[in-house]
Amino acid sequence: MEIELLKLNIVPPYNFDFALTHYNIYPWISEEERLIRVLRLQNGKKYVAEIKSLGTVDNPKLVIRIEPLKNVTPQEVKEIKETISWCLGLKEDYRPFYEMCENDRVLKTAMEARYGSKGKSYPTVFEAIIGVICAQNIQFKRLYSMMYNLCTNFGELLEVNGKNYFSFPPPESISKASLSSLRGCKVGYRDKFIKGVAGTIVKDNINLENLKKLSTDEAREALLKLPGIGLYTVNLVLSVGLRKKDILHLDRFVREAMYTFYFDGEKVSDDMLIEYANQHWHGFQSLAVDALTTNTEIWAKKLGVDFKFKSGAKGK
DNA sequence: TCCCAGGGGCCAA
DNA sequence: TTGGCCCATGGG
Repeated sequence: MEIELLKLNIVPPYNFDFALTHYNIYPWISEEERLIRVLRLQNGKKYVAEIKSLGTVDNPKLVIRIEPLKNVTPQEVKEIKETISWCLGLKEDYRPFYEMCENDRVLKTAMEARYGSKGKSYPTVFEAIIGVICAQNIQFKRLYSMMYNLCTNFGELLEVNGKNYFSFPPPESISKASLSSLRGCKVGYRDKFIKGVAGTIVKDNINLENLKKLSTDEAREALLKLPGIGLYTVNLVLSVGLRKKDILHLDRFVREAMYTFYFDGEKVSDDMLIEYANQHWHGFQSLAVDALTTNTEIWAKKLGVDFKFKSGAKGK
């Protein structure tokens, strides 16, 4: 079955090629010009969705193919469409952000090579939380292997056309897993955070998706109660899990980028970084930070800067 | 071998 | 409130 998403449902510009080549953290897979992943619907059914582009950046058109084909209901089709749209940010209007970049030489340079790209979000808040916890205190490329290991060990297997695909494991599976088996996924000391979050959700019967309806501050307050979620994690979850834009997460990479490009290399306080972002990128802080931390070492050269950190946007 | 990485929790002062 | 330490694991 093919589901079409036309310009009507995609706010241009939309750069699908960027999505194909950046931040493909498992269960996202990029293969032969197609973006693939398992989606687990609210009714528990699982589908493999394959997305390909038949359009252009300015006149986008995407086609989603789903498997298996048996007994697909219209309601399921609707949910798949909405989930993909959410993950790829298809309805997000980035034009005001691009306008803002016109006045910022650094952001302008950073966005030039990725015109029309929109940040990829996790389909569920739970997956976002685990993803960001895995990203703590490592170099980003390790995140890709941690997430792959979690899916292949605890996700649900779906076989389509002789190929194996794994879903992202639901909280129930992770909460039942032993700490040692989680550690077998090479997540290190994060094992107890991962199990702790999953366990809390199951025990207290929390529906994390409801957080999407809350304000940034309300959602932040709720997320901070979960184990292993501190300031960095909560802000990054708000931005990649809930698509909040008025959010700044500070980590070593963001700090280094801001020192380098906006403070002449001087290590200033976090308060100054936050103030700078609020003043200059108001309402688009998370998009600015995404631009600053993606392929940084590449576009920095155009500004005559040899940036020492390597962006993990392209994975392994 | 040693050091540190896109943090968080904990425990002294 | 703040600072220092530890926590796994992989790569330079």
